[in-house]
Amino acid sequence: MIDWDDVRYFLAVARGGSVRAAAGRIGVNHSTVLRRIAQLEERLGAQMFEKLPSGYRLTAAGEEVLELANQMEASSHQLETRVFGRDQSVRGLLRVTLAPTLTAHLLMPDFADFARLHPEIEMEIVSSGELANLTNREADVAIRVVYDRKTLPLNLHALKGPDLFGGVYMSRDLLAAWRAGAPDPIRWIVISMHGIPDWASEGEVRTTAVPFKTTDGEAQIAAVRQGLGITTLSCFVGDADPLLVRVPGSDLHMHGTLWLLTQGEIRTTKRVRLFTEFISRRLAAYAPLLTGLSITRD
Amino acid sequence: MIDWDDVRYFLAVARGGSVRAAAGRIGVNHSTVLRRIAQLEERLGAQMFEKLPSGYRLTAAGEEVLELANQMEASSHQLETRVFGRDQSVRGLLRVTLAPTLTAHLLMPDFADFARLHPEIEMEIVSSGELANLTNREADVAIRVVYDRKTLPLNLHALKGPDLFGGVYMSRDLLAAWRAGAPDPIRWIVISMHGIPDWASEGEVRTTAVPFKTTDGEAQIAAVRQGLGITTLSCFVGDADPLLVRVPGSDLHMHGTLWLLTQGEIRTTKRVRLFTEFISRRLAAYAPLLTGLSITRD
DNA sequence: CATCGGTGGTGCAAAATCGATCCGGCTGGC
DNA sequence: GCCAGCCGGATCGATTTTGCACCACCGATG
Repeated sequence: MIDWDDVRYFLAVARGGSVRAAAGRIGVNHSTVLRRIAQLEERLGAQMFEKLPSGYRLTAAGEEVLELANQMEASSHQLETRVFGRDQSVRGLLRVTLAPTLTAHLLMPDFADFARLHPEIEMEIVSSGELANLTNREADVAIRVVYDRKTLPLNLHALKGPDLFGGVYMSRDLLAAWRAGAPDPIRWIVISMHGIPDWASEGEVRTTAVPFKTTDGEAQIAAVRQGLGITTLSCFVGDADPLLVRVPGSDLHMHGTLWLLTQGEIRTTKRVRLFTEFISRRLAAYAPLLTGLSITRD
Repeated sequence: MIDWDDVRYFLAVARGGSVRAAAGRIGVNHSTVLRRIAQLEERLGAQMFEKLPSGYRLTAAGEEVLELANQMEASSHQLETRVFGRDQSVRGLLRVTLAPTLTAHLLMPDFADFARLHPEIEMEIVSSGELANLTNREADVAIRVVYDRKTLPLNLHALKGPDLFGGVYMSRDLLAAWRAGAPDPIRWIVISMHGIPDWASEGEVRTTAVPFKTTDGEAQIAAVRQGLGITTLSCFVGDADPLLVRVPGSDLHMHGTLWLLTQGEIRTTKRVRLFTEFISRRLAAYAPLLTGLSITRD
């Protein structure tokens, strides 16, 4: 009889492409993965991978096994989801995933309020760059900005929130200096992988052709606060920052709509219901800030 | 993350009804099962079993989990089946399941011939009382006696063999003694759990009302050879035994039809094809013996 | 009422597994 | 052309898991 847990290692290697990558995902030493794969292949009596110097690649047999291994994983996830969905106690873990910017510049105070309100709920904010997969139980609730509602995952329950607008911002000091006849050039501050959005205009100010690139949203904000130039920001970031003002003559642009996503069986959990009700009220209160109506255009 | 192999232990306990029964099935110490179930419950954060003095019984949560655990098992079995089905080498394991009587009194010489013909095939004859489940990969080939072809499992591939007839037998010596005016009473020899089949008649001989019961087919044959009385036997047993004769005036009765069963993906294996072709030829040659036509009625 | 076969549970020693580390080989970028 | 960063593989000591023996308990049975 094969060890079912070995199939989990098999999946990790098949996806990671190498033993070491798989070990990183699972969180074990790579030699463990090596041994478990060898054990699985021995018990099945067939090679699942070609052992190349560049990594492990699936053989034809491995490709066929992959399909069933995915089925096992799906059943395992459903199993966990079903057990978790029965959990009606208030104490326990609640994992929320959302974009880092939303966490840092808008919702962290609300998360703190919620945590104070329910001290027995253990909270985990999964706020990395990638989208966490609710079906895989990487998180219980997701707060997402969705541009086209047709792109919402069909298997998830979605609760609509306010629309999200963005604008073009610069530092208050830089605007004053520019009005006084700026000595320094004004540059576009962009995130490398994104570039300048097509909707953004410079408004009344003039920028040099030489952009200033950052890899990270926080670095971008820090740069614009330093008066390096102008950049596009969500209104809830730019309008809430006393050091920043909208670039005169620039327009707002709708980024998308906020959605609260939960998964079927997990949604029935008391913790999840408490959180979604709490945070959707807070989001509704933030609607003017999010849509850019909190301040009057100057 | 849960250990997927723990789900296998969960299934064994759910089916066995107790930790010790599950340990017996899996082939480990019962304390191991105890610890793995405790680990699973801890990681899931829910009780799967009520710990009664009489054993482990599923909780409501456990019932819900059982369904998904079965799915995982089904995927695991399909996975093994698919890998095994790719195996086109002649060397390796071949497991055959069939009724003990068929093994001992008819086919063992043929199995021996096959093993001599293919010395690199490791053979295993699974000839316990219960039907082995091909879908669970407990065996690769099954030889079954089927009374109604509608009862054949639909998911298996079935190859029809000869019909199987039975009759009423007694020892040659007893018949002679009875014809000479028997001093001893002639008894019905029956297997306890079966009783006297409704189709069987005593023929010309007279039996006492007191039956002789055995638990086991081999004991039944030994008893009739000892001249204890008359009994129903398959023709291939009774006709092939020089010590036995059919009871004068008794009739034959069709027991059913022999079928060679294999499972879809496993059927494509070279070993399985070699075996089914070999054994179906032998079965065809045995047709007169199996249908009771090998000897003329006296 | 004692016994016997079944249950779950618990220390402790042995065995199997795992993690850290080192090694050789490959590859791509400077 | 060299070096850094991957890769798989092997080794060895530490850690975890397992098996074994035992216990208490419960129910049926003689």
